[in-house]
Amino acid sequence: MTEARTDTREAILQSARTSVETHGYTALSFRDLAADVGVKSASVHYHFPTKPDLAEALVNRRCTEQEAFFEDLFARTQNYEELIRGYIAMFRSGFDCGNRMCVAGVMSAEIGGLPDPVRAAIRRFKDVNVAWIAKMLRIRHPRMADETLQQRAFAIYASLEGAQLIAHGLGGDAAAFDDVIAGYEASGLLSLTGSGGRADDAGAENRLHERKPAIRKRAQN
Amino acid sequence: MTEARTDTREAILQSARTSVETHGYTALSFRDLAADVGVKSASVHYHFPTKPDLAEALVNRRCTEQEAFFEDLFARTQNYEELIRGYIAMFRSGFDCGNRMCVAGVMSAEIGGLPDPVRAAIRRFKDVNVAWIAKMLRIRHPRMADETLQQRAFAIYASLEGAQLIAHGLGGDAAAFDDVIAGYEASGLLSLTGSGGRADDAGAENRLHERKPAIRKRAQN
DNA sequence: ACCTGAACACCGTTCAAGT
DNA sequence: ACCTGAACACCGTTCAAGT
Repeated sequence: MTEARTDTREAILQSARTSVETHGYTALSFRDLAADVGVKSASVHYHFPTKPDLAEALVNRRCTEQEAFFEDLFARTQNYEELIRGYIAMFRSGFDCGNRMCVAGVMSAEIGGLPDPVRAAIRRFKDVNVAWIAKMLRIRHPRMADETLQQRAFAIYASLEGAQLIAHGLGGDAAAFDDVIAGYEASGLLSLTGSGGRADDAGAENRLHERKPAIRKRAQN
Repeated sequence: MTEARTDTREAILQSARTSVETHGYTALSFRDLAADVGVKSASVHYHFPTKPDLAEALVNRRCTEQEAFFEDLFARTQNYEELIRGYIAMFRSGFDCGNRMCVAGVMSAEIGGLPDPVRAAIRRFKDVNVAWIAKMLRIRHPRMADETLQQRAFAIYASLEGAQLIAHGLGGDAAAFDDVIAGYEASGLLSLTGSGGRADDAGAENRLHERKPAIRKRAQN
């Protein structure tokens, strides 16, 4: 398909993504980016006229990837616990490769310096995630009111971004992330224990098909 | 007490705080900061030799303020619901004055470019918050195991930072923040509904002393 | 003790010029 | 279509010099 012609553009996007996930958007340098890709900084401006243009492309690309991730996940299983654990694992994966964070999360913190198109992309990323979380939750709560389900999905999205943000700020502390997730699970937020607060479902499928190993605790000291 | 002599240093800290809360740490400019305060940028370096030194001072000052906030809050009431709602209101308050965000949250996202002293300050801010949330939770759950209580407190802290981050990224969408909080509450995460998951307390004080008005819903469209 | 101007190597951005 | 060197006004930082 679209293979060779946009080599440089592709390399820029990949290098920029890693950099933003690791050091943030504002800290990203067009000159360093260009050096990493093997061109001059003016060439980066050829592909992305301004820095916000690059930011927008990064978030929009993440939206597409995220859709694909969800489709793959749902193709593998329709078991709620497996779905939600797979989703959580994606938020955790950045800690295994250099303490990276979701680009939409990073840019949310730096939103003050970003123009409308980037804000729209961040909103779209949120919408994509909430819609698919709701799709998961529907499996667990077949009769829950749609408004309640959407609200719960939004809450789960925000809580996972928060767990990632805090663990990222603690230097990529995956054990802290796991600890927060365990707290969410125990409270019922993730609808994993069958004790999910006001959830007005039938409570018919509280037994889990299989149990994953317990979430790892903090390193003993 | 310490009044007049450190005027400039005080003004720098205040201006920097607003700027970081609004635009992020990396976007903060020593020259703009100096202009706002009425000195030259070299003078800012006299008070804070490097930018990370300023960042560290900002977070450490927030820790002190946060301690004072909690002490005031506990001095006003020992009612759990009032305490937790007062705490949540603090996370929400930034949306009423220019979409500001917690400095520790902002810098968590930008942690990749920050040295150890700042990381330590961010960790301290987390510790302060979790300790005081645990103190609140102890009122609601008198017999909960301490480890479980700490985990729940950590989860609440991360979830509130997440709610703030996402609403910040949506352009200071206070209604979105309220929506997420309502989702947390309904799930039991905030221990406000008496249906808090595996919480192994006696369930003796589930009745609330008073009910606050319902959390506002999203603007109708 | 506190501030400053000038210099340094950086930054995003622009543009005329190359192939 | 894609890249470049040079220039512009910025940036954090340093330092000798002022009061």
